[in-house]
Amino acid sequence: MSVEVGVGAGRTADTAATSDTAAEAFEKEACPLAEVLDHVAGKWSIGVLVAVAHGPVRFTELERIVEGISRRMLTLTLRRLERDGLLIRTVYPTVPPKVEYSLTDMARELHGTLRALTEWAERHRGEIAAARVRYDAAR
Amino acid sequence: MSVEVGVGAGRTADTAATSDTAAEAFEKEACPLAEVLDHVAGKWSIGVLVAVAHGPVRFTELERIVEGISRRMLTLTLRRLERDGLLIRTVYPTVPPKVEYSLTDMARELHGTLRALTEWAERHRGEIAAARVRYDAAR
DNA sequence: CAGAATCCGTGGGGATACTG
DNA sequence: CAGTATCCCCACGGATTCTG
Repeated sequence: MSVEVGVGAGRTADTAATSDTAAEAFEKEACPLAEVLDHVAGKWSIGVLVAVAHGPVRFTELERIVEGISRRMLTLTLRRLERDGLLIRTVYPTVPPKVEYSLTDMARELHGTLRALTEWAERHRGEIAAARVRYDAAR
Repeated sequence: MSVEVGVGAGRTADTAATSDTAAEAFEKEACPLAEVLDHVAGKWSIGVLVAVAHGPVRFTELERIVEGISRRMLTLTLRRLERDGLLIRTVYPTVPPKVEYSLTDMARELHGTLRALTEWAERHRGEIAAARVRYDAAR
């Protein structure tokens, strides 16, 4: 996804003119947000995160739970989340191999925070759908 | 972005076996979350949303505030947010034309919810960076 | 079982020129 | 000023095959 909100190469004083509050808010709020999304966005991250949230899950389980995901994308998503310190990968040196994924504390916290978004979505699901119909009807 | 978390075409009873709690949580939580992200994700949406949050902003202002955005993407992002009922577009029939964007109540609520994410990001920024360094160093 | 490697298409997004 | 319209590219992601 990327979400490079662009911290801006420091506007020179003479170009800064209108709506400074909006610009300041943008720089203060948008960037950290972009960071979160850069870790969490990407078509599958959320799905994997939520699926892993309830205790250790194995690779193949995830492949089944997160429906529609390809083997490749599951691997990539897991690697990325692990790299960002959101997932713990535990390998059991058995044969056949067994690998379990679980959330770090940091990720569990994030998972809680995301719940607020879920609730927002559920509260406004209808309103959004209605807005779309209205918008589409108007052309 | 898409985030099609895949509600799944209803697993047949015989295929459902392992880790049902994770699977159930996935279906209950991931999907609404995917919906939010489908409206809010997409490299520029958050930036625009935050920039618009502080009162009516004009098109050109946004083009300057949201640094790096192209004229094309700004338009597309605005249209999408408007369609989802998150933005209000007000046209003043003057010459030259003047168009102002502002958040709907629903979007303002969302903006508040996103603040929790911002805080999470700021709290764990260092931790994430450290995790990355550690991960990259380990190969 | 849990991946790594390879090939390939699709569309998201950048740059630019034009217009009411 | 506030957009459309057009061209083009490449990175994301799907399908498939191979392996420790």
